[in-house]
Parts: sequence; structure tokens; C-alpha cells
Amino acid sequence: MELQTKYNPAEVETKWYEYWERNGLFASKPDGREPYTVVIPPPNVTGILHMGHMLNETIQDILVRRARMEGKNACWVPGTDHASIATEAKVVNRLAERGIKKTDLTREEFLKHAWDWTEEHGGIILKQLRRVGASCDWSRTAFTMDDERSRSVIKVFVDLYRKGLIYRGVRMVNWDPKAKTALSDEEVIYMEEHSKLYYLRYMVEGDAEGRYAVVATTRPETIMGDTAMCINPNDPKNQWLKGKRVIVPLVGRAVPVIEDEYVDMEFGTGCLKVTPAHDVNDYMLGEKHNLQSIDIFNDDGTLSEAAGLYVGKDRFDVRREIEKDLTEAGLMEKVEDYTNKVGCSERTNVPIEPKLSMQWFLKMQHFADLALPPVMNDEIRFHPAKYKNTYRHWLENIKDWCISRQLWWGHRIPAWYLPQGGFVVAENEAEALQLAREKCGSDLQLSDLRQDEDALDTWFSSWLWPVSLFKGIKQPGNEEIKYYYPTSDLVTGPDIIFFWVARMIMAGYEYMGDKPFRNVYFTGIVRDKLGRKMSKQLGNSPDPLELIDRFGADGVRMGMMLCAPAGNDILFDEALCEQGRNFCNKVWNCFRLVQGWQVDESEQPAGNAQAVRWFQARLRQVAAEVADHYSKYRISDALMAVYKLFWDEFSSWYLEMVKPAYGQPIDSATYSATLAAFDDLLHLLHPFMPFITEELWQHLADRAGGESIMVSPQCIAAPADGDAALITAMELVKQAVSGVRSVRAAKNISLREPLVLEAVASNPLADYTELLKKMAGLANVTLVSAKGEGTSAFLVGTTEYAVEIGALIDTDTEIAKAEAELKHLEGFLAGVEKKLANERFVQNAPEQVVALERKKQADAIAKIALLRQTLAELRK
RNA sequence: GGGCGCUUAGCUCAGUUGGUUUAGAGCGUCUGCCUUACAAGCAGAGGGUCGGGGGUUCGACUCCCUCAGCGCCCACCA
Repeated sequence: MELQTKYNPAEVETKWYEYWERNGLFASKPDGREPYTVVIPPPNVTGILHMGHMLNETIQDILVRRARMEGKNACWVPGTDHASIATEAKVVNRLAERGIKKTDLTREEFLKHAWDWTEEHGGIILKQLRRVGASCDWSRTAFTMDDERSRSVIKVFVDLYRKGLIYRGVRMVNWDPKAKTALSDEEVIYMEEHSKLYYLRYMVEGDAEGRYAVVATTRPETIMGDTAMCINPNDPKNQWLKGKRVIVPLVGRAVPVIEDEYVDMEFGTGCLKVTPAHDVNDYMLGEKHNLQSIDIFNDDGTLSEAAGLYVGKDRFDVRREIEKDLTEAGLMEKVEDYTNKVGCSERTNVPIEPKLSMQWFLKMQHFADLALPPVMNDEIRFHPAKYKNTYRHWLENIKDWCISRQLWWGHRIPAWYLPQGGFVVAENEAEALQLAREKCGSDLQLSDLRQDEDALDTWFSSWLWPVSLFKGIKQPGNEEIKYYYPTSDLVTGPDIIFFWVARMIMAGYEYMGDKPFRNVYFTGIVRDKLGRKMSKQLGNSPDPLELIDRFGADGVRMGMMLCAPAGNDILFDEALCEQGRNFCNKVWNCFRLVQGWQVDESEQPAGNAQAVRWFQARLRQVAAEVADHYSKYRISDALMAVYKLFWDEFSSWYLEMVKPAYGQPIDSATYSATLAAFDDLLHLLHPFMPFITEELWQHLADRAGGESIMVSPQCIAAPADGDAALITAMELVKQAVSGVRSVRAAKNISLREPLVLEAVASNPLADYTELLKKMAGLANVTLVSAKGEGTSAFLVGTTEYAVEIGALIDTDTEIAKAEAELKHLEGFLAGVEKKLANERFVQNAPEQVVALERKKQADAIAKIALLRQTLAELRK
């Protein structure tokens, strides 16, 4: 079989992904094995794959593939999220392009459009995930709004309502005037804004001297909603205002001056305008002081009739206009530049408006009590653990969750209003009617009931994900939920720790009485190499699929993982994908070398046997290190360990040690050992680079149809007793080889020119002569009592070796080299001896530490003696 | 305003309870090689005193204090 000199990912990837799917290798069903379950953080159903997904899905796939190869029953459940606000906004925009307004449509018509859009774009991202190599059980693909998940959501809502945990009430909520819906506190992002602080004059009512109070505000457009002015009762400079009434500028309304210690005397003039309808704190003051509340905004952020002025104009236009009008009316004292934080909608980015409205809420204290302990006591482990603090802080300051959204795309709230007021909550219309009849009499008809128009927050469905995916809500205790729950690892970004992670923990304990997952791996944010967030505007966000086209899926996966320590932000650089691609090529070419060998029945040379034993020891050692990295979720470190094992140890050392001369055969013992080692290496690599490893594994032996490296167990033994000694010995051989190569490089001596290596006084590497000769291009290794003329010397441990280079010797260079090393050693020795001369060190330090220092001292002294001798000879 | 985290070679990062030859890796850099597996490669080399200062200790990159810079999260100062 002829293989190209370069690995071609495109055809290999398609071939094996289809093969895996066709042979059901991703599918899982409960059996006697230990389960390993991962639920995908469901991407937006209409979204497309970006670098954040690429990172996240790669990590999940690595964990899942690793578990599968360990013999666990791995189940990775894919799915998508209906992303209520985001998707509804997209549909609204799309309709607007066609000149259709949402308000012109019925709920049913609108939902038809939304489903069309979902079907058109839904699933694109799932197809893209296949290109990455994601080994999801596609037969389990779910959607947060499919029938099973929807029914689960409704059942949970009804259950929580009956438990008294869900209530309906009028509260100050975060209103998104663009999406025209309420938001939860978590959906509000505070952004710094360079704005202005306006100082307005509030004339004192009936004051003969025409005195006025000055109020500082960032929002002059809300004065139409003012129903009081507030001062701190302890504020000496404002005592004169006590009991007075002041006139709201332009509006002309007289409002009382109230007193409350809430007011900061230092801010502005110490006078605060109070607009109970449009500020959370003012609302609090209004409640406390029994103030009138005037809602001056419409749902879309324009001024309402109640404002009296600027009716119908947008709030920000009004701000500009009112500034002008106030100035012209002589009611503007001054305007200052001011930086403040403005709460904005996470989805639409527009500033939110605090608004009093009727919404549904979930009481959260109960859930916080449920969800805090398991994380704090590590029953659920966070990686990195620092997020435990963040988590605790949020739960200890939990507020009720506003779960209703004034949207149509989502799960409709299962509450039906009765003709005479009040409502019933039920899982379906029939049940609702029955409950309604119990309240209002049996002649009540379904048409008399009106279902709540609102939908539920998207996260009210995704918080059930680990349970609802296995039908654990609707069929508690079924075989699947019992087997797969709790899931093993959750891989997600820290940005949704409150939105999703915390709430899944809550729902998990509420409905399963157990944690939803054992480990949470928080990834970092993918940034560009300059540390900037990836964004469309900057154009610094590469398209993952295009990267896959250029570097191969394995190359991109590796590129991601090379820069992805847990919890740190990822500084992504395309060059890393190149490195990944190059590595694929390296693996590919190693295989080409090995598969090209002819085998004969000759006896195994001693050097080959040594190489084989050594590499097997290294393999065991590194496999153990890799396992340790995985156990700590240090995926990048695991990858780097395998990378170095393959490239440095296997390719550069092992293969060169056993490689037969051109055209020569290799003995069968070495050959089969090499194939076995290759097989082991492919297993270690497979989670990171699934495609190329499958391709090569299939080439490595005659495989039956349906076989796959994916499910072929990895069987590298634990490190054995003699391994460490074997490895240490070979390290010395490598040092000697490098020593000779250094001399060659310095003197420009070709590898083709055989050299003689002298071991001075003793040769601890005598057993390895064959390997030394082969690796360093030596004619011979000789034992001498004193090194000859024209030799360049170096130390291996405390033994001196010398390369005969005859006339090429440059005494000055040799002297300089020896002097530099001598200087270093003397400095080192001085440090060691200083320590040993310190009585308290010798007394207090542990015995083995002192012994080690003594060993260092002895070695250094021996080396120094050798160097001095060398120098003396050179200077002769 | 609180809380958390970071600052180690040109870049990105390791450095596990303070002690394993006066700090390691990958990439990049420099030098020499197209040596029939691989130039997407091979061999060799150089490069940091661990952000600044102080302290604890026989001994600190590792613990404490402090200063500086950076980042994240939370919070109702108009």
C-alpha cells in the first residue's frame, strides 16, 4: 500500500465519521458497564458553530472518547436550545424585512413562522458538530421545545406552583423595551457609559424669594414621573427644605419634600428626585412614603400619555430635547460629564427600564438551600475550584427568579384565568377546565378560560436538561434515568454559572434528590492572540469549519487544546492549528516508515532489544502521567505529554534506534514490538485526534468490519519496578549521543563521517555500545585511561567522554568551553557547600535532603577535578 | 464599594503540601543540514533569577505583609 507523504484529512474524516455512525459506535444504551454520561450545553437551535463551541465540544469529545476507551458506557447526549428571546428577535427581524409586524399576527401565525425558521436553521449546528468529530449519540438528539421536554417543563411548573414556590405578582422588573419583555436579573449586564449628570432646579412652591432646590440626575427625561423630592433628614444644608413642596421643572407639578436616610448627603446637592415607577430605589421610597407612582413609559420605551409631555417620543430623544427645553426655561443649573453603569439587556443590548409589572416568580431560597452545600463540600466538583466562591456568593444573596417573558416563542405558562378573576394552574386544558369548574361551577366552558399569554424563561427549560433528557421528569425512576443520572462531567463556560449550572443543580436535587453531575469543567473565553474577545465587529473570529478545511479537524482540535488550560482564557492563534496539522503529519509519516519495513527472521540485535524495553517503560510511565492529568482535568497537559512522547521519544529516539539501514529488513521481534507501541500511542492520541488515529489503526492490522479504535480498549500496563532504572540509563545514553552530535555540529562534521568515542577511565555505557554507534555515527567506543590528543571532551554524569577529531581541534574553544562549565560548577558547589556548612541546615533539614546535598557536593567535586585536569592538558 | 484571580524565558503557560544537581515545556529565534518516513522535516544552540520592596525560615518561584499593573465577578449611590 502506497501512502502519500502528507496526511490528507478531508477524505479520512468523512470516511470514518460515516463509519462510526453507520456502525452505531456513538450509541449508548444501559448495560452492565459503568456509565459515563455527558449532556451537551445545548447551543441555540438557529446558531452556527463558533470558536467557543469548537473549544467546548472538543473538550467534551476528548473526555467522552477517553471514557469510552476505558471501557465505560459513554453516552453524550446532543441537543439544541430554543433560546426564546434570541430566536424570537431573529424571527421578528426576519418578518420585518418582509414588511410584517409581529402585532399584525396571531400567536399561532407567529409561531408558525418561528417553527419554519427553526426547521430551516435548526440542526445546522449539529451537522457542524459532526465535522469536529463529536461522538454524540445522535439518536438521542433533543430540543428544549420538543414534546418530551415541553411536557417536562409544564409538569415542573405546575408542581412548583402547587408546592407554593411559584407566585404571580406585581414587582419592579427589568424591562427590555426592544424585546418588550421582562428579564431576570441575570440577563442584565451593566455597562460603563460616558453620560452626563444634569443639575435641575426645582422651585420651592410659594417661596417669596424664588428659592429653588437643585437635583442631580442622569435621567432628566423621567421628571414627568416625579412624585416627590427626597433629602436626608440629617443634612444640614437642606434643612430649610423640610416640609416644603417643590415644583417639578417643565411639568409644573408640586411634589412633597420627603426625608429618608437612604439619601447620600455627599452626592450632588443631597437632593434626590423620586420617580417610583422607574427606579428600584425610588420604588422602595415610594412604598415607604406612600407616594403616587406615575408610569410615563410605554412598553417600547416611548413616553406614554401619562407623561403629559413628549408623548410618543423615544426616551433617548426626549433626554436630548428636555435638556434643551430645561436650559431655555432657565431650569438647568449645570451639566457635568459623568461616568455611570447602565444596565443593558444581554440579548438586545438596549438599556433596560425598571418597570413595575405583573410577572411570575420562582421563590429561590428553597433552591439555594438545596444547591449550596453539595458544591461547597465537593460532592460536585468545580474545575477550577475558584468558581466555588462565585457560586456561593450568588446563592447567599439569591433573589426570586422572574420566569415569565412577554414572548410567544417558548413554553406557554400553564395558567388559565377565570371569568370572574383568579386563575388555575394545570398541565393541560382538560385539567384546567376541571379545576376551573371546581371553583366556578360545572357550566363553565373551556372558551370561558383565557390562558396566560406569556412564555417561560428559556432557562426554565434548560435547568431540567440533565433530567429531562432521560425522561426523568415525566417517568421518574425509569431505567434510563436510573442508569445515566447523575451525569459525569459538565463542560461549560463560567458566564452561565448562574443562568444554567446553579439552576441545574437546584432542579437536580429537587426532582432527583441527587446532583445532576459530578464535575463541572469551566472553560475559558476564546480570545484572539492579542487577548481581545472574538467579535464580528473586529473580524477576529475565525470560522471553525474553514479552519477544519485548512488544517483538518484533528489539527484544529489540537490547536484548541494546546492553548486551553482549564479556567484560563484561551488566546487562540491559528499557528497552533498549524502545529496540530504538523503533528498529524508527523504521526502519519512515522506510520509510513514502519509500514514500509520488511521483516525477516534474523535474531534481534541487542540494541533493538534495549530500545524496545526502554520505550515500553517510557510508555507505561507517560500513560500513568496522562491518566493523572485527566483525573485533574488538565487536558492540555495530557495532550502535551502524549505529544512529546510521540514526537521526541518515539520518533526521534526510538524509531531512530531500531530503524534498519535503507533496504534492510528488521527482525520480527522488534517489528512486532514497534507495531504494539504504535498501537498504544494511537490509543493515547485518539481522544485528541480521532480521525487520523482511526485511519492508522485500521491500517495497522487486518481489521474486521465494524471494528474501531474508538471501542478498542487501551491496555498499557502500570509502570513496573525496573522502569525507572531503565529510563535513567537510557537518559545517559541520550546525553552521550547528544554530546557527540554537539561536537559534530560545532565542527561541522557530517554524520556520514564515523568518529571514535573515548570513555575516559571507565565506561558506564559499555552495554549500550551498539546504540551509541548507531545514534551518534561512531566507528567505535574505546575505553582509555587518559584521553588522546585532538579530542573534544564532555561529561555524562561524572564520566568523561571524548570525541577524536584530530586536526579539527581548536584548543582555545575547548578551553573556553571547559572554563565556562567549570565556573558554573564552582558556583554550584559553593552554593551547596554553604548550605552544608550551615549547622542549622544539617540539624533541621530532613535526612534525605541533607544526603542529597552531600551527593550533589561529591558529584560536583568529581566533575570539577575532571575539568581541571582537562584544562591542564589543554593548556600544555 | 466589596470579593476573587493573575504577574515565571520574545509569546503562551507548567511549577502539586517550601528542599530531586543554582528554574521547566511548547511555540518562536539563531546555526548547520533537501541524511530516500516526514523541509508541515532533522540535528545543534542561545534565552528568564521567577512584577517591585519587606518579612518568616537552615532553606522561598512556592508562606506572610506591602506597593504597582492587569483581569474577572458581584453591588440600588441618583
